[in-house]
Amino acid sequence: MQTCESELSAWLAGAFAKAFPDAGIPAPRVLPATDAKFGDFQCNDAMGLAKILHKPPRTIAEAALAAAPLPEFVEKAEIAGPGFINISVSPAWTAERIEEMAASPSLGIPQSGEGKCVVMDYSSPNAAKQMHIGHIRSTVIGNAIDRLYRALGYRVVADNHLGDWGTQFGILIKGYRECLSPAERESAAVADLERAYVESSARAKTDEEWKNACRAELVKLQQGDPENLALWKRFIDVSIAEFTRIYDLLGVKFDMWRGESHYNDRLPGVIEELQKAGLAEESEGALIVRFEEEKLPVAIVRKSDGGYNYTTTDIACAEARTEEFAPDRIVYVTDDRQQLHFKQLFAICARLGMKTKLVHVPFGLMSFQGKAISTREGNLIKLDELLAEAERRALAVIRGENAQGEPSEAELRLARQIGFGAVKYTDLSHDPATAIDFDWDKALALEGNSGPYLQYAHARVCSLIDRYSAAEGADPRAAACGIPPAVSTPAEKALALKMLQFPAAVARAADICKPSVLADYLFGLSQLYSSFYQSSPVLKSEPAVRDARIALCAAFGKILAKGLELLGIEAPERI
RNA sequence: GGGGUUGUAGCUCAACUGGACAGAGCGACGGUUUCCUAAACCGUAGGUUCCGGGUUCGAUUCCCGGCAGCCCCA
Repeated sequence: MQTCESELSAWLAGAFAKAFPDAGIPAPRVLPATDAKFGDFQCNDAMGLAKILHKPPRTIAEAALAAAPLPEFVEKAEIAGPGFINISVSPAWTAERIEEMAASPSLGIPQSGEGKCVVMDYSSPNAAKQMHIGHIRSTVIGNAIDRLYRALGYRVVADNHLGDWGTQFGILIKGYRECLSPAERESAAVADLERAYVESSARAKTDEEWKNACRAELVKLQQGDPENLALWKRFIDVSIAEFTRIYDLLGVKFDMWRGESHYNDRLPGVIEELQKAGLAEESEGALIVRFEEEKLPVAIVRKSDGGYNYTTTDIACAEARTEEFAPDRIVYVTDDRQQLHFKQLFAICARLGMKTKLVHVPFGLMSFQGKAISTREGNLIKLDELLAEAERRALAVIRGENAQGEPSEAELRLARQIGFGAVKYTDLSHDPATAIDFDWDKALALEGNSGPYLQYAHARVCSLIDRYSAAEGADPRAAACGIPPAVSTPAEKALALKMLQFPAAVARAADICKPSVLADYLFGLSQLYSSFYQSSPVLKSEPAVRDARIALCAAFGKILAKGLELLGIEAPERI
C-alpha cells in the first residue's frame, strides 16, 4: 500500500510535469503540514524550482495547480507565502486510509526489505564479565533497529559478536586457578570470574612472574591445550547463559552468537589476501595498511609479535557474513570511540571488492555523574541492579503508598514491564549520537516523555475498547468492523493525520538507523491521543459519534502497540 | 599536532536532510477529577539556536573561520 505522502506526491509530480514538460524537474515531495492552520499536507518545492525554471515560485505553483485537476480526495490546494502549496484532503479519504492501514497486517509499513537480508551486530559484551549500564545502549538501540528491519520485511540475522578471545583469557585462567575457592571454581559464576580476572590483572601489573604465567596460559590456550581449551569453553558457556538471562528480561533475542574466536581460522587467510592485493606492508615488524587516499592513520593487521587484532578479525567476520548470508548490509552498533576503527575496516573491505554495504551506528558513550564508567571509578552499575531498581520503583508507583503484604505475581509482572519500558525508552528516545550521563531519576522516569507515558496511553485505549466490546458485543479492532473512524473535530483530525505518518516514521527510523525517530513520533502521537481523550467523550457520545470515535481509538491502539513492539517495549493492556 | 563528535529555554532533548511563528518533557507558576484510567489534560512564564562571516527568496540545518566540552589516533 502507498503512503499518503506518496499518493499526493504522485499527483503533484504529474501536475508539475504537465506544466513544465521539457524542464526535467525533480519530483516534488509532499510532507505533512507543519501546522494544522495551513492544511493537512504541504509541498515546498516550488521555491526550489524557481532557480531551475527562472520563474517566480508562486507562478510555478500556480501553473502546476492549473495543469492538472485536483484529485477527488483533495478538497483544496492553495498557494501561500513565497510559494508553499498547502493541501487539504477530504475527511472521507483520511478515514478510508486509516481503515485500510489498520486492516493491513503490516499496518501500512512498506515491505521494502522483502528478499533482502541485514546482519545486525550489536550488544557484543566480553565473555566472563558482567553486563553493566555501559552495555545497555548497544543492546537496546541495536535490538530496536533489528526489529525495525524485520518490520520492513528484511531477513535479519542478529549476531552477538562476543569478545571471547584475546590476552584477557590468559589472565583469567591464571586468576581462576589461583584466586577462586574450590566452590567458586565449581560454580564458575560470571561475577566470580570477573573478580578473578580483576585480581589476576592487578597482580600481573606488579608481579613479573605472575604476568609471565598469564602469558604462558594464553599460549597454551592458543596452541589448543585441552585443559585450557576446556576451561575457556566453560567460561564462554556460563557467560552465554548469564547474558541470555538478562536478554530474556529485556526481550532481546539473537539468531547466533559468533564471538571473535569463531573467525580465528580465517585470520592467516585474510593476511594473505591483503598481501596479495598489495594492501598490506611490513613496518617495524608489524603488518600495516595505509590509507593515504582516505587520510586516515595506518591500521595494524598483524602485530610485531605475530598476533592479530580487531581489524583483522572484523575483516574475516565481514567476509564470512557476506559469504554465508549475502546481506544487503551489515550494521554495527557500537560506541562512538570506534569510529576510526570502522572507517578503516570499511575502507579495507571496499578495497577488497566487498559489495556489502557496511554501516556503523555510533552512539555516545554513557557516563555516570560526568565520569567515564569503569572499574577504576567504581561506578559500574550492573545491568541486574539497574533492572531490579527499575522494577522496584515501578512497583512502588503501582502499589501506591498504602501497599501491604507481598506483591502479587501480576503486580510484579507489570512493574517489570513498566520499569524496563522506562529504561529502554530513555535510551531509544534520544538520538544515538547524544552522549548520555546516567541518572537514576532520568533513566527511570515514569512521567512526561517516558516509556510509561506511552504504555499508559495504550492501557487507556485498551480499556476503552474493552468496555465498548463488552457493551456492544462487537470488537472495533476487527479488520472488517465497517465503521469509518471519526475525523471531523480538530482533535480527531489531528490524531488521524498523525496516525497516517506511522509507516513513514518506521521507514525513516530504519533508514537512518535512529529508533529515536520512531520514539519521538509515538510520543507525539500519544500526546494527540491524550488530548483527544480528554476533550472527546467516546462511550458517552451518541451511537454514531461513539462508534466512529471508537474506530479511531482502535486504529490508534494498534499503531501504538506496534510501535512499542518495534522499540522492544511491552504494551500491557491494563495498568 | 591531526581527526571525529557535540554545542538549541534554568535542566534533559526534538526539529522529518534548506521552509512559514524554533517545539516537547522536567522544573516554576496557575487551573481541570460526583465524568470512558489524573502515570493524564489545559494555560502562563522562559530563546542572540556557542561566536563571527558567507551562500539565498529563506539557515538550528549547507560552506569558511574561531571558541568550548567529550572522544579517537601518534
